[in-house]
This record gives sequence, C-alpha cells and structure tokens, in this order.
Amino acid sequence: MKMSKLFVQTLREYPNDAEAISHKLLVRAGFIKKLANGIYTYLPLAQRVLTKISNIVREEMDASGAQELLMPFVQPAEIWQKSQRWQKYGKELLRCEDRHGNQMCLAPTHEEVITSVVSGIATSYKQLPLNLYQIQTKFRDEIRPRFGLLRGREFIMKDAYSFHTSQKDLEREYEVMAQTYTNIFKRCGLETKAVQSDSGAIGGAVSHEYMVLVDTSVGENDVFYCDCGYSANSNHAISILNKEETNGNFKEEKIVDTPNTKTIEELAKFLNIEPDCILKAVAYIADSKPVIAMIRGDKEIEETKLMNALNALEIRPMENDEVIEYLNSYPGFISHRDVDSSKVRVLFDNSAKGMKNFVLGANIKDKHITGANLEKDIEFVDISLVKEGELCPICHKPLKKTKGIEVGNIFQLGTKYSSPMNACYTDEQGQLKPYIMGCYGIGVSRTMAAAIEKYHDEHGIIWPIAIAPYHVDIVPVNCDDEEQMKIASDLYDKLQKLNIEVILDDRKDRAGVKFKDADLIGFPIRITVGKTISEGLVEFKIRKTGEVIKLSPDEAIEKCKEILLN
RNA sequence: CGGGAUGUAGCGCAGCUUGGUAGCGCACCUCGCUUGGGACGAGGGGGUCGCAGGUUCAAAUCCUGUCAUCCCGACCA
Repeated sequence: MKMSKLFVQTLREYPNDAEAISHKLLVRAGFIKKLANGIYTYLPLAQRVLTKISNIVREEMDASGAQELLMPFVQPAEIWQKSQRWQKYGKELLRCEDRHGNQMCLAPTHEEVITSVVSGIATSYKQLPLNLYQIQTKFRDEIRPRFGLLRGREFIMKDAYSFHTSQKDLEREYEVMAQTYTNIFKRCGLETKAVQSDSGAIGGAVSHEYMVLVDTSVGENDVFYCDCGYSANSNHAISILNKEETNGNFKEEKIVDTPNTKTIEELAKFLNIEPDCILKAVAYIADSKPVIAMIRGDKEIEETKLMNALNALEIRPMENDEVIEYLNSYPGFISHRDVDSSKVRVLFDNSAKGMKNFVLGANIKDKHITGANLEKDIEFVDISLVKEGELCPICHKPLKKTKGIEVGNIFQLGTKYSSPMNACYTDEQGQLKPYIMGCYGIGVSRTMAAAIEKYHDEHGIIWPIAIAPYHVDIVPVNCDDEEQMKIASDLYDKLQKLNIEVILDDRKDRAGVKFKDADLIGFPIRITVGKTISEGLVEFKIRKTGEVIKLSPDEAIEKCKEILLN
C-alpha cells in the first residue's frame, strides 16, 4: 500500500475527549473515528488489526474442533422471553419495534439464538458434543461507555457455545477452551491471567476471565492473585482475614451517646477505638426487599458477592428515608437487633465471627451500644471485598492486588438456558435431556485496545508483529530523489512478493513527518532510504527497541524475512 | 440515574466578564521554495458559534429550557 493512497489522517494532537491512552492513540493515529457515544468506525488500519486478531481466533478455535457460524444481530423478543432474560437483562438490552409492532432487540450476546438453533438440529446424543462460534458485532447499551474501544456500546466479539451430554464432558471442553484462549492471546502478543470470576447475568456456576494485567485505571477489574496460582476477580475472591479476632474491650453492654457519628471513621475517632471493633450494618434493597448486611467496620461489602448470597437479581443501597420506614432505625445507627426478621433479611459476613465486646448501632439516633456480643447460632457468609494483605484461600500467604482488562471469559452454563427454553436431545435410552452448555467470549475490538494499553511509548503505538496493520514501512527521505525512489520501490516490490505487508511512504512531505507518523501508527519495522544510499545502504529500524542497523537492500529483505516469517 | 466539567471549521483552542463585521494554530487546496524527526513564504476554501425559545435596534456573548460529550460512583467482551 502506498501511504499517499491509504485512507488515514493522523492528528498532531491528542483528541480532547479521550482519557485512556489506547483511545487517544487510536484516534490520533487514524485507526478509529467516533460516530456516537461508544460507537466507532474502524478505519482501514484498525480493520486490518481486527482481521488479524479474528484470524488468530479462527485458527485456534478451528484447531480446537469448534465450527464457525454467523447468527442474526437483530432478534425477536420471543426467544428472550423464553429464557426469561427479556425482563432480567435490563436497559443494556437495546429494544425496538419492527413495522408490525413486534418487539425486537439488538443482540448483546447469543445464548438464546444458539440454543434455539442447536435444538432443532442436534436432536440426538450422537451429534454431541458441539462447539459453535461466531465473530460478530454486539450491542450493549452500557451505562457508561468509556475508554474508547475498551468499553464501547457496539463492539466486536467472538462468542462460542458448546453443547454436551454430561457435566464431565463440559468440563473437558472447558479445559480445551482455557488452553485455546491462552494460545490465542499469546499469539496476539498478550500475556493474560485466567482469574476466577463471578458469572453475572450470563449465568452458570464456574467461570474464568482472561485479564491483561495493567497498572492504570483503564483496568476496570481488581484482581487478587497469589504465587501459588490462585487468582480471582475482586467480585469473586474469597476473603480470608489476616486478623480474625478483634476485641473492643468494653466490660459490659450499654447504650452510649455518639452524636454525629454517621461514618465508621467518625465513630471510631469519637470512641477512640479501631474500626475493626465496630460491627457495621449496611442496608440494601434487594429485588425490592430490605436487607441488612452486617460486617466488621474495617471491611467493605462486595455487592456482587452479596447479591449471590441473596440469590438476588438487583440490589441497591437503601435510601435514608427507607431506613426509617423499613428498619425503624436511623442511617448510621442501624443494628440487626430488633428488626422484624419476617420482613428484613439479615446476613452476617465472616468478618463478624471473631468480634468481641464490640460497638453496634442502637437503632436510635446518635446512640450506639458498646460491649455488644453476637447472639448464638448465627450463620456467617462471605460477602466482603478482599482487602490487600488478606490471605490466599489456597496457601494462606498474603494476596497481591493488581488491575486487569478483561479480554475474554469462559463459563460453564449447565442447563441455565436449555432448561427454560426446553432445548433437548434424545439420549441413548430414548429420554429427552436438556443440553449441558458452556460459553466462551473474546472481546476482539477490546483486545486491540488492550494491546495498545500494553504496548506504546511517548511516540505512539508499538504493535506486536502478529497483529500489526502492516509489517514494514519504507520511507524514502526525499521522493524527488530518483535513486532513493528507485531503491525504495524495488524494496517495496520485493517485500510484497514475499507476502510481507508493506507501506511505501511516497508522500512529498519532509522526512520528519513520515518518521513521526511511522512511530505513531506503530509499524514494527521501518526502512529508511536516504543519505546512506551513497554507501549502498538503507537503515533498518525496529520500532520496539529503537535499534537501527545499516544494511544493504538485500540484507534488509533478509532481515525482514528473519523477523517476520518465523 | 446521582456528583463535576465542557459544547465556536476535520482536530486543538481564543473570543463571552463589559452584546456591535467570527478569529488563531494544525489539517486541507494552489504556487514557489525546501527535503534525515511534525520547514518556510504567498494566496485560498471551509463554521446556521450544540439545539430551541426569550431579552435587545443588535446575541457566540445575557436569561430560560433542552440535547450531546467527557470525568468520578452501580455493569461487562
């Protein structure tokens, strides 16, 4: 491709509305253009990268035995009603009507469709197991799209669905997919960590997320991990306290005045005690019903874990007036005592177990109880957010914390979709059985952005070779110089014949412009044809290391082959 | 949906306080000159100042409403 013909316009400055470096660079280097919030055009450079990632995904998926298909992007409400997700999915599911007034939606995922597709075709156990995948646009009307392609509303996803006759066979396929995913990301030049995670709205029991570990806020997930191999998303990490027992050392239980101590910090300061000697009550509305979660004062509720413990679909913190209405209590002074247990559900976090002679709300404004102790026969659950320094549930060493960008995930769904949708096969005994399913996603467009987050410098993007839009950028310093142009064109032709993807920067601009663009766009190799041709040499520069070697044109071709064709 | 900020040419911005011909840099077009890290000169094209009302002789500027975008908290590939 000649640079003068490439449909691209690089910018001198970063766009104002971008925060994440991948977003800034994708716009500035001319890879994407925003149409609306969270909705982008992939310009030719980006499309090439996406194609490369997609092809790697295809090769590895095909090698694993999966088959590619393509499902509809616009879907009727009916199948979503069948799986009961028409109600549950919420506003992320963008709904619309067709001309006949039928309710439709834009696909955020394809469990419903694939289930209905397979149930009409794979009617016998003999046709199982199956693993089907597609690479397609998805639409999720995100609450807050941000960071460019890292969280768009429209994005490209590879989604795969597997169908089995037993949990054991699902688990076998799950392992196959785990290995396939590791291979895919490795080939894309990305190291990933598979972490245990909550399975969320997609549902199911076991799931792992593939995280690219980063140290910036664009890593929207907190990941806890241990050298022993344990790793988990914070919404799923098991909390093992590094300090199990706390004692407030109050000799007897009594009610004390604690004016204006609505927060744990204020209360701890007022009573001159540690926060971990206070039993904190956090009130929620879960599926329209009031809930109090009791937790040690230095710990926080992890709402996903709480939601799972309650088996709830939706939770939100209780408003102040609801505290008064439902609990007959006051915000900041709530206690689990005296609540009507037929109306209000009370949960105790594990962290409350080792507390003695602690401080507790008195259900009276500006009053707490000191020297309280827990009643007998309380059940404890794990609903807290892990704190740094807490212990690994496997080996009990302190956990480490980092941030991650989720580029893929794998789920064991079981019969979550097949049962309600009545999607069955006939087994060896002639019995109808629901499929046991798994599903496996990769954010293709997000992977592109994650690669930039991981590989860039102050000059621009540094593409891993496997997903670079072009491999080599040939820069004749002066396009009016016939000898330079001849050597450059010759190199261009020869490299193209070797199926090396090459750009010839034939623009009339000065060299500096071309060098800046080469660095910004991030071609892995740049060959400069300039003053050194008097010695019969060109300059061979590697973007990643900045290393420059002077070589003859033929040697430069050999060097390209060595780097690119292995 | 709550809290904060911003909307003026493709991009980055000034002008608004104190109303009076819509500007600058980059990018784009033409000519010249230049050619090793975003040159220079001359000329040129492009904007209903987010949108809708209102105040006024007159609104980018003041008032009201509205929409959009971005950042911080509840989601997920």
